[in-house]
Amino acid sequence: MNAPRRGRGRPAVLTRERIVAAAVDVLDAEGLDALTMRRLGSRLGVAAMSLYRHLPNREAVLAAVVDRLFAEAVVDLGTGMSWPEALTGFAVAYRRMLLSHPQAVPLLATHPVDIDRGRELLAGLLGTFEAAGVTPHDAVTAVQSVGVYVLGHALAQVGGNPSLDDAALRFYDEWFEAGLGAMVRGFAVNALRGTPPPA
Amino acid sequence: MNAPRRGRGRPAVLTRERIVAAAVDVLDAEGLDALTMRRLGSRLGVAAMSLYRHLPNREAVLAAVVDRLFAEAVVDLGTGMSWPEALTGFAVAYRRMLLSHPQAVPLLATHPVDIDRGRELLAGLLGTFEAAGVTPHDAVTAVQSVGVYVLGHALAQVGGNPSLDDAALRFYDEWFEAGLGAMVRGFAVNALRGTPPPA
DNA sequence: CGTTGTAAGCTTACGTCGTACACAAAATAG
DNA sequence: CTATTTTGTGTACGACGTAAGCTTACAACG
Repeated sequence: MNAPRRGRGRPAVLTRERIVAAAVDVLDAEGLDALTMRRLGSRLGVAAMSLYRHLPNREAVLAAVVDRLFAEAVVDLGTGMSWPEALTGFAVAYRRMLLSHPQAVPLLATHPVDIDRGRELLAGLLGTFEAAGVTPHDAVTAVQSVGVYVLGHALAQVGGNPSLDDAALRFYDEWFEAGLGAMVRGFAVNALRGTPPPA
Repeated sequence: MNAPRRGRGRPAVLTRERIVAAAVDVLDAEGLDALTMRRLGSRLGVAAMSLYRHLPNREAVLAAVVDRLFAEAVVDLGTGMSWPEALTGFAVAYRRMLLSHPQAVPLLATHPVDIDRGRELLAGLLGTFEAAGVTPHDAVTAVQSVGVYVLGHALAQVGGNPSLDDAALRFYDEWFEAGLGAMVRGFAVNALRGTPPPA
């Protein structure tokens, strides 16, 4: 399963995977500002400069973290559902990931997932629309709109106070479902109408 | 109109207002990373440390910029409209501000507007809902949902490529209106139904 | 006028950041 | 054993935010 042994040189103690995993740990535990090259190195028992053998710079570390977290969000989205169900399921799974990595939310907001990678990860969801006869263009519009809503909502929830009491949590959950429901309903209405181009 | 002369000491060349205005200029021209205390000072013909006489730290500068930009977005929202019209108008005005300060979008995303200040600036819009018999709770839900969608959408548009061709701009505009329309329509459906609590 | 008090701006300095560059260490191939 | 190759390290530089103390430029008072 692991094969970092490629032949000649000094054996690698670091791997891209190990670095990214450690980066997620540091991010969750200490926040985005604490995710420095030195801190990440020390977490791995290694000097900061060693990381540059595996990733070109800090931006690349952040991009890799974004990719890993988004992939974590969209595994097992389930199949055999109508597109409104699948779309809602995606929103819920995405939100669950964001709330379980609250310190990552500002990062996800500022470093969008690579667009092709995003389409790849969401192929199943988009297929649900296609099976229902929705055009790819409209499907992408709906999925992106919902994604953008979920991220924006998590930003608002997490950006304010880091920790919230139960009442506040209920409030945000209610609000989330209200906005999500409104949007999905709105798209469904449009689809039933035969999707006239937006005026 | 201006009264920086308060009596005793050395006359002030700096004002909080002047600093914030310069900060917006630097942000628009060179981006968030370039908005450093030294750069801001040099823009004003002043040493970096001089800024600390007027604002406690860099975070306060950023917060002041956020406040100023959001206030810029919501002046003149118009009156005498139904709440769906007013809500759509708010979304359009907010989006216009974001797209005319693209470098500020990540800042707005990470530094939410102060909640009380936000309610104050949006009092007129919320009144439109009240006049139509919508509960304050539902009004806040709808306004925040739309705000979150607009910001998230601008993040997606601006975060990808900094400059876009006409086709891409049309694509984003279409997408924006589709998602916004869906959401407003969804809330309207709910309101007509008498606003049952979200399941 | 000179002196004094006070607010505003300046200089210097410290610790931290990302990272360029040259080097040391640890393995395999011959 | 030696040469080769890959990985990790040490040092150093410039830029950042900002703490502390100093200087400057005014108004008020004598």
